[in-house]
Amino acid sequence: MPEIRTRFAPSPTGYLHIGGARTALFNYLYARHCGGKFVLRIEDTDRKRSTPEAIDAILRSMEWLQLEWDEGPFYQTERMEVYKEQLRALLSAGDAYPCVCTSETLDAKRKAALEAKRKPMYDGTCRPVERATVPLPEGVPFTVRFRSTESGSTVVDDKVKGRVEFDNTELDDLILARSNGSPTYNFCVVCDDIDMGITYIIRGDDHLSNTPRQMQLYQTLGSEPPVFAHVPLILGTDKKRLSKRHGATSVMAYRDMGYYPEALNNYLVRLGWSHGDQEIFDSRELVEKFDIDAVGKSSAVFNPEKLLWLNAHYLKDRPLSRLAEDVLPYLAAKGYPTSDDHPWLEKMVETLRERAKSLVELVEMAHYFLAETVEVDEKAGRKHLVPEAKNLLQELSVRLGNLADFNGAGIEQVFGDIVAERGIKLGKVAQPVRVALTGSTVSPGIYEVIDVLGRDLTLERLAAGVRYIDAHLPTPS
RNA sequence: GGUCCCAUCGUCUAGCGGUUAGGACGCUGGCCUCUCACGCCAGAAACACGGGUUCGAGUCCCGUUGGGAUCACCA
Repeated sequence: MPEIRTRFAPSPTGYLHIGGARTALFNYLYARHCGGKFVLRIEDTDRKRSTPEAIDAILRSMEWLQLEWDEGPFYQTERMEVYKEQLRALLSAGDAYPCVCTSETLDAKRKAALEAKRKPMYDGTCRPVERATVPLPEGVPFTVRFRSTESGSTVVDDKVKGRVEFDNTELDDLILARSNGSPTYNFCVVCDDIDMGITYIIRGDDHLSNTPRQMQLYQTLGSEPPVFAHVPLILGTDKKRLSKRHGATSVMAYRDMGYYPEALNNYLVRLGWSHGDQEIFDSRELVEKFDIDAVGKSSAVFNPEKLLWLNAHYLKDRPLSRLAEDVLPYLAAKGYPTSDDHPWLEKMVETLRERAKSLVELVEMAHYFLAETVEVDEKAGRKHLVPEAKNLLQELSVRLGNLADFNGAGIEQVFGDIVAERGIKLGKVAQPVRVALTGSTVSPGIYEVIDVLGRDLTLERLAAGVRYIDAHLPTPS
């Protein structure tokens, strides 16, 4: 059994999007699963649309997702000689021929065909009747076309779609080289996949219709075609192919929104693939369990909610010290001074992790731990920072001030005493304190909040709470 | 329009001729509780339609409908 070699071959015309990431993931996982190799190739033959920024973004996205490639990145623009060489061979064998039709006349014909509700196809104007070597035209621009088989059919034995048969009359003569001499996609991929020994091509099913032509190219280039696996596209809620108007689609955007690569991978792999009822897969398990056989045939709608849920799972699962590290860049992005008090950071992050579904959300929640002062939410203040609470806050302030060991247990003890002495419910004191300390009625457990805040800040904010009460006395009616 | 692909809860899916059609996200209710969240329990929610084949069809075949992809000197 020959080694399995897969590849991911994006064209650098933009950032790496969710769909591309899943294709890359599948290729990566399948190669690893089989103990094979995963190669990365950048398809940059379209110089007008390819940018170095896009290449950089794609590479960084792949790294962030931990989709490690074994070979490459190879750049098609650096392999022009290879294509030229093959092209010459094809031309001299009569398997390709020059075409002097201009893009204007081609466009016109295509438009006319579409209007007449016919399938637009190249009409073979320049195609020699017999397979023969044609001298290259001089003084006029020309493209080079592949002389495809005109009869019979081409069968794609697809690993996910099954047997798909194409009538060869449906296939027109595709352009291998543009009039400026540069080779086109369908030609380059085949040359490259042959050269790089790719045995297994996993790609979006929008490529399925290209496949028969590519198979013919393999044949005339004297190579055995690889195995094809065309995976269904990812759709937006409107069942249309996922695009920017459906929201964030770039991998980097998810990183910036505070998602974990593990979460994104886990989500993406389950879009079209399943392993019984299992939802959560760590990276080792993915390699072990992923298989093309279990990839479904129908397209899947992208569901951000489920991705968020997975992210929350990985957030909760993260070792605390790692989580504290993870949060640092997001803290910086928010403009908070990056504290080097790691134990404190861990403590803070621990109180928030169960409540946040992303790192960004966590950092947003942390505002009352990080900001100098706290702004009391009006509604919360009106409800809880009332005259009856004033004495409670003051009493608590005194006792916390006198507390010998300022820690969770000690704090809890103080609250317990007050509640017992006054015969009131914990909520009666916890809520006003919560509002005074965080500005809102929603926060982690009040003992934890106090512990994280520390004695000084706590007392300061309790005093501010008292002032708030004084300043907002109900107007006597 | 031609060609090709697809069709189980709103969404992701399990199912591979005999199941009370299972799980997950989301949603609803409850429990827990200092608020929120987590967690736990419960609930509503699906085989697109019509023909066959078969003792028996979500599962196999055909058709209809609906969705999608593709038909570039883009990849």
